Formats: sequence, C-alpha cells, structure tokens
Amino acid sequence: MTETPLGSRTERKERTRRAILDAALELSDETSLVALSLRQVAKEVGIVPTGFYRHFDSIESLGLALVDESFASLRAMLRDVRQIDPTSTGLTPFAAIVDRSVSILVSHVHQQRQHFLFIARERAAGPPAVREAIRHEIELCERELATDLARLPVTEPWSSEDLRTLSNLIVVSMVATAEAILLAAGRPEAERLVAEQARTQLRMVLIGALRWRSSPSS
Amino acid sequence: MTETPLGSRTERKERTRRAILDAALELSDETSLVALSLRQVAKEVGIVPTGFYRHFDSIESLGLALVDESFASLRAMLRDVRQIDPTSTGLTPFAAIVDRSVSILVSHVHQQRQHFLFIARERAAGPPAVREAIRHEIELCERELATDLARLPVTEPWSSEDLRTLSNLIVVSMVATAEAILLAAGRPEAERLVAEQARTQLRMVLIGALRWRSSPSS
DNA sequence: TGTACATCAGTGAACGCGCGTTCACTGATGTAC
DNA sequence: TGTACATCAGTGAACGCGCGTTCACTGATGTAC
Repeated sequence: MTETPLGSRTERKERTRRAILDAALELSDETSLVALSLRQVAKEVGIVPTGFYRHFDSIESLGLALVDESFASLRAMLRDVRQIDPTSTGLTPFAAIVDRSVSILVSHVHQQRQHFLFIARERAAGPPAVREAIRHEIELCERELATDLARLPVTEPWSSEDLRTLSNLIVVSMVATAEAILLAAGRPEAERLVAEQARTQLRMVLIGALRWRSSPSS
Repeated sequence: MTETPLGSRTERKERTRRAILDAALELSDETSLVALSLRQVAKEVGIVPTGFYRHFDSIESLGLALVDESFASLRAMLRDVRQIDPTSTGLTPFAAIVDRSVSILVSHVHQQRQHFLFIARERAAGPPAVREAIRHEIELCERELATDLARLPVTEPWSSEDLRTLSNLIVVSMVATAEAILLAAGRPEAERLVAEQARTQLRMVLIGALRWRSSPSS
C-alpha cells in the first residue's frame, strides 16, 4: 500500500497533461487563451508554475494541442453525420438528412460543450498560430463536405467551385448554429427554436443550391 | 502664439478621447480587448496611465464605446445597401441587389477595416458586456432586415418566423463574408473569389427561400 | 475689461500583486548489469 | 534477484516587469462678478 499516485511514471505524466488541458479549457471558458496565464493553469491543476514546462512550451502550444483535441471530437461528430441512413425514416431522404444532421449537431454541442466553445472563441481571438490552425481545420471540413456532396448523383454536373461555395455556406451556417446553441444553453425552448431555424435554413440552402445550378442565370 | 495644444478645454478632451479609442482599436488589432491593458493604451496615446480614468472607467467601458462606434459605421453601410436602385443596371432586379450589396460590403470592410475586425473578434471573445452588446446589435440588424424583406411583395404570405429565419441566414453569411474579406486583405485575387462566392451564396439562399415558401414540404 | 475663484485634464509617486522564466534541487521510478 | 546509476516530473526560491488603482498635485482654461 502506498500514498503516492498510482501508475507508471509515463501514466502519471499523461494524467497531469490531461489535467492541464482540462484546466485550460475550464479557465478559458469565459475569456480567451490570450487572457489565460500559465500560473492560473498550474494553480488549477495543483502543480507549481514551473511544472507546466514539463508538458508544454507555452500557453500557445497548449492551445494547439486543444485545437487537435477539439477537432478530433468534431470529426467524430462528422462521422456520425455521414452514417445517416436516409431511408430509415418516413421522410424524404433529403428532409431526413437535414433533420438528423441538426439533431446530431445539437447533441454533440452538448456533449462536447467546451470543445465547441473553445473553437468558437479562439477562431476569432486566439493566439495567431491557434487561429491559423483552426482556420485550416475548418477549411479541411469544408473540403471533405465538398467531396461528400460530389458523390450525390444530383451534383454530377457541378464544378468544383460550385461544390466549394455550397459547402462553405453549409459550414458557415452550421458554425453559426453551434454558436447559437451554446448561447441558448440551459433554455430548452430557445434551443429548440435554434434547431428548428437551422433545419429550415439548411433546407432553404439545399433547395436554392439545386435550383440555382439548374438555371444559373436566374 | 502658443506651444500648448489648440482648442478649448472641451475640444482637447474630446481629442484625447478619440486618441484613446483609436489607440485601443490599433493595439487590439491582433489580439483582443481582454488582453489589452490600460497602461498600453495610455502609453500609445501619450498620457500618463491615470489620465485614462478622465475618459473611461475601464477597458470594458471603452469597449462598449467602440461597439457603438463600430455599429454606427456598419449602419451607414446598411443605409447604402437600402438605397440600391434595382432598375439601375441591365440585370434582373434580384441579381442587381445581390451584386451591389456584396460590392458595398467589400468596400465598407476596406474603409472601416478596424471596426469590422473589432466586431468579429470581440463578438466571440470580448469582455462579457461587450459580447452581449455586439450580440444585441447584430440581432437588431437581423430584425431590420426582416422588416425590409417583409416589404417585398413576394414575401407577403410569409410568417414572421420565416422572415427572421431567412434574415438570420443572410446576416450569418454576410458576417462570414466580412471575416473572409478581412482574412484575404492585401490579396486581390483571393478577395475577388470571396466576393464572387458571397454573391453565389446569396443567390442560392434567396432562390431557396422563395421556393421553400412556395412548397414548404419539399 | 479686469480680477478672483472654480473647474478639471493631465501628472507623478507609490502600493501590492501576478506574471513568465531562470536555476539548482529532490526523490521516486526506470534500467542496465 | 539485488545493486548502482540514469532519468525526469515536480519543487521552490528568486528575478525583474507590467499591471490596475489610490492619492495628492499642478496649472491652464473657464466663469462669475
């Protein structure tokens, strides 16, 4: 029997690293990484300030680790969205995809609240390298969505520019929806309205995109 | 002849106030208000730190003044958009409005670069009161746009929820477009693509919204 | 017009505090033999 | 299996610095008479 923490040295180091990441997410929840000090994080974790350097060079490199982690959970969400089976409901395939996608977004924003908050915040105001990393990840999401859209029979004649334009519009409105859900947190009625609005918007966008391509001059 | 600054005491106070607002915009350009210190601002302006208190209580109240100012210039832009004459070009009224609106947005983002940067940044990561003020102003813009849309003959049968949903989508995509223009600053080709994409997206959205209302079940 | 007094934008010293980073260290864990 | 040495996560003192805020002040401008 021992009083010291359990696990190998490697395991305990990893556990401290996790604690630092969690503390940073927690502490920056209401402000931003750029207003977060290494000492605040160390204090929250329960290590001495200099101990921080065993894990990260700076708050900025901690931020980059949080970007990786946040987008890992966002990608898990996107995998869920891709697995939607359009034939599983009584709705048209089109409406089914929209409904399920928004539902998945809502539930992931709840489950990964801090990750979504982190992305929304640091995207606009994080340290430059963090902003750039987030911008890059979102661009990747857009490209992947464009690839998915390209597989639909209906987009067969579309140019890659058109696909990128549509996927950008969808990503932009989904990001805004995620932010609105975060803002409505704890007010179920407000949240329901946000989800309903997001569904309507997504349908409008898809209908418009398809019609627009059929007669681009209109 | 005198070495002291010109103007009455009131005028000179106003001039210092302006210098503080400009310095804050300048200094927070690459970070955020929450990472900006009163001393940095005072130093930039050329007054002693305590002089700051003659004009503002805190960085946060300075931020609220910048919100007012930024939205004043944004509203000037919206007035320009409202004055678009759809009959002034050879295009359909619809395409003319979209084209002109995006052009106005692009030129205002250039002219009021710092104000747009300020809104984009502080909207997500500013002090809580500043974030709330920006959120409120954007909501007002949405409501005004909904009112404008309601005046079009084609939206006559729309519910106010539908109008709000559409105007939210338009505002969200225009905010994203403004952010993309800021990011593309100094790269004319990138900027042209952003503007072109914004026009396409706006057309898609409008077409989709109109069709969606004609047959909401699709 | 001239004088006496009030106002107030900006000054400058001082305070205690939290900051990032340096450095030499400790002592439990891991490894080589 | 036991021993001697290496590794390294976390310690703790110390540093110089910029922070927001207090306070009593100065002296030019404004105002009342």
